Parts: sequence; C-alpha cells; structure tokens
Amino acid sequence: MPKASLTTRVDILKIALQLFLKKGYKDVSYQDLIKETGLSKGAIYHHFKSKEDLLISTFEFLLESSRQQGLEKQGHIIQDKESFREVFIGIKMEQIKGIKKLLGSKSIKFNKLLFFFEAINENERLKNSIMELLKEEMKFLEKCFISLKKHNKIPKGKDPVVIAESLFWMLQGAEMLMFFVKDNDSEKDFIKIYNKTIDDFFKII
Amino acid sequence: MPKASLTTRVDILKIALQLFLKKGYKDVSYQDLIKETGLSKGAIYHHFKSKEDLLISTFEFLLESSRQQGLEKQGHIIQDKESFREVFIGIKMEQIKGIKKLLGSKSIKFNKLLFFFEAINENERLKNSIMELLKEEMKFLEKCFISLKKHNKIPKGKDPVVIAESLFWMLQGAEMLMFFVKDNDSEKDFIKIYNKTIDDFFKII
Amino acid sequence: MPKASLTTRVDILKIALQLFLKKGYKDVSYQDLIKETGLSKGAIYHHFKSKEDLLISTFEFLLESSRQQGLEKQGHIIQDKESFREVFIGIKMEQIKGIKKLLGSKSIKFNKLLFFFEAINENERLKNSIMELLKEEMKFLEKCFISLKKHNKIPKGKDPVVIAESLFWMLQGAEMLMFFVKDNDSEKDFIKIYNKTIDDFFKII
Amino acid sequence: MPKASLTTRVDILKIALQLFLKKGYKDVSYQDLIKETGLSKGAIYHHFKSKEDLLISTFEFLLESSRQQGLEKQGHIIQDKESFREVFIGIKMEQIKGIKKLLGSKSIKFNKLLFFFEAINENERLKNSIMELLKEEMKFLEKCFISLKKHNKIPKGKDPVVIAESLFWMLQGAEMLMFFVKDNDSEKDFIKIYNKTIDDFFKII
DNA sequence: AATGAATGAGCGTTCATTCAT
DNA sequence: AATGAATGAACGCTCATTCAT
Repeated sequence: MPKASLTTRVDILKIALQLFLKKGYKDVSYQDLIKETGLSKGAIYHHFKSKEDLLISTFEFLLESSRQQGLEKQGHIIQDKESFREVFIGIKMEQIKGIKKLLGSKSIKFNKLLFFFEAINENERLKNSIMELLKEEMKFLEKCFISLKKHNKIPKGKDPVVIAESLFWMLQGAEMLMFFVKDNDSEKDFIKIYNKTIDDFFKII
Repeated sequence: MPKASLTTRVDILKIALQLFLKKGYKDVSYQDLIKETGLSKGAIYHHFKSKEDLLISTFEFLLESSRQQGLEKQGHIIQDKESFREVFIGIKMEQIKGIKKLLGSKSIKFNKLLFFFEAINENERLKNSIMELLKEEMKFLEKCFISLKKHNKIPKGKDPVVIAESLFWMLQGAEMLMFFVKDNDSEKDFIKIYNKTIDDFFKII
Repeated sequence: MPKASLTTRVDILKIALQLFLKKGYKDVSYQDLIKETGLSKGAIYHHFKSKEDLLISTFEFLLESSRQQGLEKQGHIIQDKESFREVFIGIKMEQIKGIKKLLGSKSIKFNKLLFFFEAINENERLKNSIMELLKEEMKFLEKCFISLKKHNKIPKGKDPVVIAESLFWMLQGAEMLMFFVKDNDSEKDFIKIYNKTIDDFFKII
Repeated sequence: MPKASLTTRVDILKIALQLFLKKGYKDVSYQDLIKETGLSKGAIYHHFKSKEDLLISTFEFLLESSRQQGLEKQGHIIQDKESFREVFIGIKMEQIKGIKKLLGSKSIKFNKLLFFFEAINENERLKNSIMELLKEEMKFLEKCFISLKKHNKIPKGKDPVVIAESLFWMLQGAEMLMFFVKDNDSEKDFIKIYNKTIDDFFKII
C-alpha cells in the first residue's frame, strides 16, 4: 500500500515538525516520536534512515509548504505604504496559515524555532535553503520599495534597495528577538510586530 | 587554599565559556570540561553544584565582564554621525575585548552563542539579565539620537526615540543573523556589520 | 519475537531475584545485572523502565510463585500437633521449593532478604503485598488452632485466635532473626527453626 | 583542647546515630554528616578514619548508652505477671530514654534501624555485640520466669526456660515487624506492643 | 583540630541506531 | 510496511576517600 506508506511518512513529518518546534531538535528523542506517532521505532527508521534525515526531510517539508504560499505568486501592485503593508502582512499570514495547516493545530509555539535551527545550521544544504528563503524575502522587499519609489512614496535621493535592506534587518531583529524572548507566541504576536515595525519604519525614512 | 580555589573556579569558568560559545550548552559535556580544564569531574562539581549552576555562573561571569566596559561609562558627546559611530563601535570593541581577555584567546567563535542562549532562555533570571542588557543598549541609542536631534543631525519632525528603536532592531537583526549564519566569526566581521548598518541607516533616515 | 522477549524478561527477573537476595537491592548495580544476565544495559532497560520497576516486578514475580504453593490450597485436616506440624512445614517447604525452582539453584541465601525488603518497604504497593501475605499466614494459623480447639488439642478456656497470633509472632521473630544473623542459610535451617518453634510452643501452651 | 575535641567527637556520633536511624547506613553520606554537624569533611575524617569506623563507633556508643540502663542493674523481685510487666516495660523505657537523651530529640524514628543493622551485620564484632545483647535479654527473661515459677505463677510442669525463650521470640517478632512496617514510630508504639505481647502471652501459657 | 580542593570509580538513565522477524 | 529486542556509548551526578595546608 504505497498510499498508506505516504500517509505514514507525512504523519511522521507533521509530528516531527510539531516536536521540533516545541522542544528543539536535540530534545526530541525517538521515544517522543514513538509516543506521538503511535508507531514503532522500526517504522520511523523505515521511513527516515536517521534522525538527521528526519530533520532534513521535516525542514524541506516545512519549506515546501511555506513556498507554496510564497512571495513569487504575488501580482499585487505596491503603490503606497498601505498596499505594501497589506501585501506583506498577507504573505506572512499565508505562511503562518500554511504551517498551521501542516501541523493541524490552531496555535503554534515558535519558541524553539531557533533551536530547531541549531541543527539546521550544521547542515550545509538546509542552511543554504534558509539563506535562499531570506534572499527571496530581501528581493521581494526590494521590488516593493522600487515600486514605491516609482510612485514617489519614498523620499527623493534615497536608494530603495538600501531602504529595503534596512527594513529587512529590522524585521529580522524584531522577529528573532521574539522567538528568543516569548514563551507562548501565536501568529497574532507576529502580525503585531510586523505592523509596528512597518509603521515605525515609514516614520523614520 | 582560598586563592588557589578562586583561580580554579575562574579557570573552569573561562573554559566553560569557551566551550559553551563553541559548542552550545547542550553539547558541552563534563567529559569536555575535564579534558579542557585538566581537572577531575569531582573537582568541577566541587566548584559548581550542577551543570546548570555552571551555566548560570558562566553567564554571570560573562555579563560582569561585559558590563565593566559598559555603556554608562561613556561621557562622549554625540554630535554627528561620525562621533556616534566612533562611540558605538568603541563600546562594542571594548565589549569584545573584554570577552577576549576573559577567554584569553585572540579569535572568538560567536556562532554558537545563540545555542548557549537556548539554555539561558529557560532560566528566568538569566533571561531577565539579557533583557536588561538589551534595554540598556536601547536606552543608550535613545540618548545618542536625542543628542543628535539637539545638534540638528536628524531630520526635523522625526522622533529620535523611534529612530533609535529602529536602529536597535536593525542591529539586532544583522547581528543575530550573523551568529546564525557564520561559521567562524571574528570581531572584525562584527565591526564591519556595525559600520555597514550605521551607514545604511543614516542613508535612509 | 514475543516468545523470546518473555524468556528474556523472566531471565532478567530470575537473575535480579538472585542478586537482590544475595546482595540487597541497593547493592545490586546494573553492572551486576549485565554481568549475570549477559545482556546489555539497554536490553534490561528495554524490559524494565527503571531499577525500581525491576524491583517491583521481581517482587511480584516472587510473590506469584510463592502464592501458587499457597496456604489456601490446603485441604488437610488439622487434628493434632503432629498434623499441624506436618501441614505447616509442608507449606513452608513448598514455598521454599517454589523459590528454588524460580532461581534454579539448590541453596538460597536468605540473609539479605531483609535488605531486599528495605527497598520494598519504601514502596507502598509492595508493602501492602507483604502485609497481605502475613495476614494470610496469620489467618491460616487461626484456622489451624480453631480446628485444634475442636479436637480438644488446646487447653480449655484458651482463645485459639490469641494462640495462633502468639505463634505467628514467635515464628516471625525466629525467622527474622535468622535472616539477620545467619550468613549462609539453607532451607534446612528454616525447617529446623520451624520445628523447634512448634515444639516449644506446644510445650508452653 | 582535648576537651573540645571530645565534644566534637560525641557531636559527630550523635548526629551520625540520628542519621543512621533515620536513613539507614548506606543512605547517609558525608554530605549529610557535614550538613548536620556543621563541620567539614576533613574534621569528620580526623575523628573517624572511615565511614565504617564511624558506624562501628556510633553503634558502640549506642550500645554503651543502652547498657548503662541495662538489665543487670535490676534488683526487683518478679513475683507475678504485673511485677514482671512493670520491670520489663521499665527497662525498655529506660533504654528508649537513654537513646532519646543521646539524640537530644523527643521523638525517635526507629524505622530504619534494621537497615542500620544491615551494615552492622557485615561486621563480625558488631554482630557479636548484638548477639550478646540479645542473649542478655534472653537470660533476663529466663531469670524472670524462673522467679515466677518459684512463686507458682506459671503452670506446673512447664519449663520456665522454654517459656522465656518463647516470649523472647514473640517479642522479637512483634518488634522487628514494627520496625519494618511502621513509618513513624515513637516509644509509645513500642510500649503498646510490649504490653499487648505480654498480655497475650500470659493468656496462652 | 580543622579546612576544603581534588580524585576517580561508580551510579541509574537516555540515546540513536541495528537488525532479525 | 512495521515491530520491538538488543546494543553500547554517553550523559549528569554522587560517593568515600586523600591530602596539602
């Protein structure tokens, strides 16, 4: 039954993702996986040849899902701060929705995402995937600010690329610190942070 | 032997700090500590009652050293971008120098700092210490931009506090991503990042 | 391999019982268990989730085996001292035989039994099991002396229940002191003690 | 200051006795001793060359104190059950008082006494001390029942020595089971047990 | 008489992984 | 496709003991 097998594989991936997000890669043991999936050790090893393989697969599973609601699909026209905000928040919400759908749970704890990354960080391929994702986001922001420039919504003489890059780092800072600091984050917190950052940013440029 | 005892204690702290920064808290075992310190397991336990105690002590040791070259000591006048840059970079360099002196090594690998933080994150007291440190940095930036405002170095109508906060997040983003991405960072990379961020920031405001 | 699994489990239980009786719970280490069973640490943990779990299981295994040759099966008529002695010693011998069969060894050292009990004493459930076992023995003795009363084998005016209880405590005292004092007890010693106690007891009532 | 030293020695002995009675020999660590005595590891080693030495010394200290209120001092005339009871309970109470005085505490937990004995059991000298103590008690009971015989207080034709021995074992059984079963025994429980045993015993002989 | 730094063997437990079925 | 028995290295930690001061 290849179909059943695929289902099992995806079941494991979903549980693994939940656990990695909740506890961090290192702190998820096969015992946890067995308990949550209801499968045996052997079954998990049948689908993923090692814990690292499971990590990589889980991460790619997450990326794939995120990308489906990705940036490149956007055909919206960015003509002012509000349309930028709308589109940006929209994308982020879709990404969060994607993860939610993946996990099948209403509220997600992103708290341990960083420490899920710890393991990813040691894997060149996954690291590159993240870098690409970040670059994509950077490129998207650049496009937005170039468009805003065309609509004269950013001050003359200021480079839209530098502006985009600055916002990118601000968003990264706020986002990461949130992972680090918060205990029980939901998507609402993220949307709040994004809105606040965008508002502040448009005040200073 | 109180003197010898203190020496041993500090020796352990230095080694532990090195190891925690290099491998992350979870990945540092007593075996590592034994190997690096040349002491026995019992000796380490004699000085620190548990691994968590060692973590807390190590972190407080780090904080203390960082704070000694802290922000509040600065009496410099911030009157333009260049004096701001000079003071800010100066402080950061002193902090890095402090850590270097602590570790007794020329080059530091910061890329596991985040995963040293993982453990810290689960300790309320240490978490609060970090938050305070961040708040101090934020306050310092606010003072700088209020001063720059007085010297008419930031555009009229723009709130220096919002500006300071924005730069703070940009710096956090750039810094943290650097921890995350780089494998072998030295202080030079940090200084570069700080300079680039400051330059870009002044271009966009 | 459910069959092999059960075999292994019982093997571990037998070895554990031997060791606990020989050295006392506290002094039996996983190293001992590994050495005697020829299994790995992991294998033992696979079958028993902790040392305490192993203790409980071992004790229940022992109880079960003892109970199978238990008191309640006896249909003998107690009509005089000699038939009482015969039945009582018979039961005790069967119990000892049961343990011997369990352990697969000819001579048993009971002198650490008390210190096997030390651990049991701290576990409410096991403690209750022992208490029940003792109560059963008490009840059995009561039945015997009620029967002897009917056959006019105990002096008139004396309460058979009090008599039974007294003998019970005498037996406990003699038995326990034997555990405590002897280094190398075999069942012969026990039978001797039982006989002597019964003889003396019938002399004084 | 030899005097101060002796004080320290006795302080350690008292604390050790308390701890051994409370936790059992094996479960008392130098850490416990340090905490309770307020002395350093070195100080305890200065007075007792090993843990076993401390055990032996502690036990001898206990024996000495018990013996001072011992059986041989009794000049009372045992002429009936009540005078026997009075004298026996009196001796036991004095022994308990002796231990109390030794420990300086009002209520004693005898719960772990057996497991204090575990260690003693492995020391031939201490074992012999206990045996002697028990023999003394046996001899005392023999004297009592010989005296009762003289006063025609035990049935004709019954051997006072066998009677004494029987009561001895009954008392041992009841006492030991009490150590084993009870969680929080005080001297009251012991006195109750002794009274009940004596009463029952005189009912059956 | 007393301190406490240091040792290293040993403890119970968890872990990712292998493999016969 | 799936089970779970078995492995053995590694983990954090406690222990009684030694010894320079």
